[in-house]
Amino acid sequence: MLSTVSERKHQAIARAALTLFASDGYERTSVDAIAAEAGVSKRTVYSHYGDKETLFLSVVRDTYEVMLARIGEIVGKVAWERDLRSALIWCMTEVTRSVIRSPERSTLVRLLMAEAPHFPDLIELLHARRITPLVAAPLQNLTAAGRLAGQDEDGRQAAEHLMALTFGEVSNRSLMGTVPLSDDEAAQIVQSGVQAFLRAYSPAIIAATA
Amino acid sequence: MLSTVSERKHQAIARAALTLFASDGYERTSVDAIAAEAGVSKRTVYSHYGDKETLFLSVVRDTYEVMLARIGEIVGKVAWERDLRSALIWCMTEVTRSVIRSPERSTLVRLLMAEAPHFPDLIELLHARRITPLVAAPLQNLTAAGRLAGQDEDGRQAAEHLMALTFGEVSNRSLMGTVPLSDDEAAQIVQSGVQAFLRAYSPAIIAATA
DNA sequence: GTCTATAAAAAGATAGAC
DNA sequence: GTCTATCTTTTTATAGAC
Repeated sequence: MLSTVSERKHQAIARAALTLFASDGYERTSVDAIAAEAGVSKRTVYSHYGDKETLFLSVVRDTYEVMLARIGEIVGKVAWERDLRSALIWCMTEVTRSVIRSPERSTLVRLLMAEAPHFPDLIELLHARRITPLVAAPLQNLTAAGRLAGQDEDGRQAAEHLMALTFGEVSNRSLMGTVPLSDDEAAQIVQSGVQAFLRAYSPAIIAATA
Repeated sequence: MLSTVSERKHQAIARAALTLFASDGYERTSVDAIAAEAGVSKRTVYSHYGDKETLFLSVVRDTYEVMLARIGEIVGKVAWERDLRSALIWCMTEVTRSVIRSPERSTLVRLLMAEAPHFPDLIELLHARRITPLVAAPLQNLTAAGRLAGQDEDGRQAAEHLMALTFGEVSNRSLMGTVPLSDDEAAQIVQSGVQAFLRAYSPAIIAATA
């Protein structure tokens, strides 16, 4: 893989760009700096990606796809048939950790929010809301099995609320990845979020309050 | 108020800066543009605020204070003694609307997140987390009165979860204010968020699951 | 305090040789 | 494809007159 020199440089530029965009933002990152970080000349950057904007969109899109794949992978590995609380805590802990642990993915979220207004393509990317369905699918199954009480058929709302109470809270507390958050703190937030989610979406409770 | 010419210009510069920073971000906004928008010369901008960074921090801080005051005002007006569900929905609807309706305040949230890594002062501002206590105070009273079942003494966690389920969800759906959200959509999100919150924090439910 | 004019630096993009 | 050198524009900040 990546046999030719050109392919290696293409990759090196992408990696350098992601690192710099993530830590400094779009405007503060110069193509000069990217070229230096990648160990190539500036002209080579332009040869490969045309212009700065195209390069930016390319690396952001790729990183986003990797993040989606990672979340899908995690959700697929959860032992849903076992204890529900443990399953949810494990799942959301892994999801938040996979984002927090990777500086690029962590700041990607912030970068997406920050630059979306200036890049229509990014708005589209986020507007698709492809994360929610990944979490909604297993919740829908749990609802069908009577182990959860979703308010809608596709489990979207339950997924949104679960994400808000866990991932959203972790994002808030770390200021979208700006302030480092220890694994313990993140775990504590996820745990209490799942606890609240289970109280809100337990079938027994829904029945009692109906 | 604002009698002297200098004071009016000072204010005009601040307003122009907020508008431009909010729509274009820090780096994309030039001092030239701010001066033009304010109807003064560039030199006047520097006379009043020293440099671009100081101007930026000044307007962000001021807007943040206004937002905090507005939220405090709303929370203070809620008729907590009446129906809890209606009170929470009214309160959170007003809070989210007061942010959504004002383009400056709406994008301020995004701007804070985007620029915080580059301005230590902003990290401090956000790290203080002064919004949560405003919401936590009445929730604490409700818990003391037995009408709500908070998990901690100061009502902080309940407040965080309530905010996550309402304000956080609205922010997500509008991509931090990037995509316009109708009042109806926002109202629907707040309503289902409050509903979930009440299921999670109802005293009867806590007792049943304890 | 306020203006016009300008300095000084940085950044995006390209020319042309190899 | 890749490099060095350069063009052009923009931006922050300041000098100096009034």
